[in-house]
Amino acid sequence: MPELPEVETTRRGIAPHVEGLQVQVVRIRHRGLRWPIPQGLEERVAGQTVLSVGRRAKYLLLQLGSGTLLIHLGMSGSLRLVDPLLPPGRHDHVDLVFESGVALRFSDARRFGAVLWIEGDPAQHKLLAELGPEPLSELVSGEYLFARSRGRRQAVKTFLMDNRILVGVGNIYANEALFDAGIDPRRAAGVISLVRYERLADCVKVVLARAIAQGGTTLRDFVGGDGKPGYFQQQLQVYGREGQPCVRCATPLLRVVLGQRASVYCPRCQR
DNA sequence: CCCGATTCCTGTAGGC
DNA sequence: TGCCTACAGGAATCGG
Repeated sequence: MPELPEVETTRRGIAPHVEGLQVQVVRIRHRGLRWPIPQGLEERVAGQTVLSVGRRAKYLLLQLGSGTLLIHLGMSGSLRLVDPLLPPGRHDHVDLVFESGVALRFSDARRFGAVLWIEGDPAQHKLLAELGPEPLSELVSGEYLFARSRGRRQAVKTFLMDNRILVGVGNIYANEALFDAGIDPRRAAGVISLVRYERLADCVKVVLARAIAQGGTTLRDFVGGDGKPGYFQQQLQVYGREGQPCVRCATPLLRVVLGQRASVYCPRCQR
């Protein structure tokens, strides 16, 4: 599923092919995503030039002349460059057809994604206004996480996945970063020391940067289409490995549910 | 304010 | 082989 590295990989993949180009036609075949695609979006977008392709958290932001097209890939979404004549599949909900004769095609089987039109400053939009800092920015540090976690009794893993604290850490990378940092995902966020948060902040950055460098966990499917883990999967140390031996000490990995999410950890290495 | 539970959807994996 | 069910998961929103 697309996490931040996959979204960033998508951004880098499409930007050179659409920036500076005019959208000729917008074709919408299914408006029922997480929120309905707004009526009239076709008319607002057609004829405009893509000034830039940006990203905030897991949201892609196509900056156009008079507004911003916000795209979220949800869990099963993808954006691919295709020949507009290629017959759309069942889950190919939106095409942006460019003057260059290429189409940007949005597909999303589970329809947890979103395509919205924003006028004015996107940072003020309801979906973006309350978001915490980007994980790879210097704003996210051990000191920051330590300060924000004081007084909180929730598990450190759910704290780490809270978009108001920091963005871009989904379930896969939360599990991996906590393993790398040697922290038990069930521990109360508010009682973890500054030193351990320094380590955790480092591990979050390293694991995300590595995944981005490798084109995300789902690179293969970013091109091919469906959302199974790709290259980075071979390097996952705990995610999806319940019952298998810890790569460090061979103790069988345990699974617990935190915040309705599967959490896998090593009971010996993570305290 | 804090935090866990619920909800959307459908492809896939596992059980029989 | 094929049917059936449980599960996965981002994040807004609800409920306590």
